[in-house]
Amino acid sequence: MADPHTPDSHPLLRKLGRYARLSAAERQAITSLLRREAAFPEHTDLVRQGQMLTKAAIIREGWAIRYRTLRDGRRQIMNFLLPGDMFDLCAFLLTASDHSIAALTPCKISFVPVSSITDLFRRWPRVGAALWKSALQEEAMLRERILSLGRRSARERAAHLLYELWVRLGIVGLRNGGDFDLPLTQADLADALGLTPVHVSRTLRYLRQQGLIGMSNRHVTILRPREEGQYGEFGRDYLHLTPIRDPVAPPVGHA
Amino acid sequence: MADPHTPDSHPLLRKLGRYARLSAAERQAITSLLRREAAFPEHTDLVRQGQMLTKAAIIREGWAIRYRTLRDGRRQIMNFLLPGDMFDLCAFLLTASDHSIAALTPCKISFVPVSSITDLFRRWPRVGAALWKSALQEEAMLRERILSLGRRSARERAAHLLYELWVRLGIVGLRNGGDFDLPLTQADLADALGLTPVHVSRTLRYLRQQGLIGMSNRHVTILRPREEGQYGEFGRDYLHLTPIRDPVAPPVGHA
DNA sequence: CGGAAGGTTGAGCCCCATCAATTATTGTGG
DNA sequence: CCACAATAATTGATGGGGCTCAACCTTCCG
Repeated sequence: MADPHTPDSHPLLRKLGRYARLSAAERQAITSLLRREAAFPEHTDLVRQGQMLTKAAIIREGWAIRYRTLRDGRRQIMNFLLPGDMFDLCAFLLTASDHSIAALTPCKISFVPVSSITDLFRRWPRVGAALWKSALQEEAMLRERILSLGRRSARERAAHLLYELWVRLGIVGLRNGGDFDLPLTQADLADALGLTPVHVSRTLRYLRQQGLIGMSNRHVTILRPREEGQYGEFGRDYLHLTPIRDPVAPPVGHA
Repeated sequence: MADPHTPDSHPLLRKLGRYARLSAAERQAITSLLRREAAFPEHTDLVRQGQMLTKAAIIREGWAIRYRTLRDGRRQIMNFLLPGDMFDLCAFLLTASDHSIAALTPCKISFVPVSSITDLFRRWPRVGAALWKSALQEEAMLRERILSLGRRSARERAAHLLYELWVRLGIVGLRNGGDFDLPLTQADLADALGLTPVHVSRTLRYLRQQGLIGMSNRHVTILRPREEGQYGEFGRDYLHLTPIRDPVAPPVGHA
């Protein structure tokens, strides 16, 4: 279980702290969302396409994916969900999910009733702004993936994705210099990159030979962290890592 | 200029009307956003990547695109913006745009200051919910495009896109039975589908030969509108066309 | 009517898919 | 700790979907 009394223990606090310097009260408000935590084994479906959404969720530990499949089994991973990421934030609209979410590794996840979210937005507008900013970031990541799949080569795509994961893991303190753990099979990577597992293997070999990455045993090293551009023209703008500039607050309503 | 006094004249009203039966007062509140309208010639950049966002925008007439380019000129269109669509709704976060927006055809667009948006959310929560739902829809369209680019063949992708545009145009009353106008060159389509213009030509020929679409002179006919699945396994769930179920309202805050 | 832009068609090639076999790696029970 | 099976990763050979280059045709518009 999470320990909500240890400040900064939760990756969500790290992430939101990047967007706004949070007061103790604001941090406490966020922490109060993190009470009910549940553990899921790997390869569990957390949300199925078509299911009605009733709660938002926050990941403390483990990797999950958003994905969709076609009838013949082709699968596409839209996004990786890392510790500190939320999903189903828009459960307040009472819609059905248009995609599925699955735990790739064992996960620890807090579920938050919709009312707690809307309360948070109303009472803590600066926190709300930070949450909207992270939603904005996620949408931008979807657009970046569209650019990758449509216009980048397999090698560019792979390099770009690994670099992006390295940056995102850094935000929540889950990397070590250029190194991070990547708990994915090459089949998973293939489904994210729009490739076959065989070609992923060859592509990673190429990146290793180029001296861009080191990779073995589900452990990755970004060998030239200063040379963003070498990784498929990576540019970090789309991750929106800069602080919120202003006391303007975001939309949160209630019934 | 728009005539804000003619109810239902604006495609935004049609679109939001699908999500919630709007009262006269609510319709009036929406209409009040539509005052300041400007016209732009085709191929105008409306927003450039990196630019600070200061206003939200609503399209009444014309087609626009969200796109990004790589340094060597490769371009990817992330999304088409049709009459009734909004963009830069999250200008309230005072962020820089991570992509560009351009008018493909001559466009008529209303610009809305951030404060009007946050006011609207506070005073008209049902309208706010409808706006969030349409934002949700746009995010779902991005995910669907990721699935297309990653896992659908060129033929499936093209069929799926044309069918999607047909559905979306229907929502705002811009189609006529199975027919609609498509003011795009095949180079534009190529940049949306992640293909080359040459291959788009061949792909469309194939779809014509299969009897799925008719196409000439920038005019498209969906020949088997009842057979959604034939169009790249199109499934309309992701467009979230169902009404909002509940008086629960969405997030909108203010300073 | 002439030029420009867009669309079509053909030939050849390349990136990535497919199929298949081999080699790690991981996990499990004796 | 080893034997063994299952899963994952790698490599090779071959094929195909989509790209490239180039020519030709069609449409549009001044």
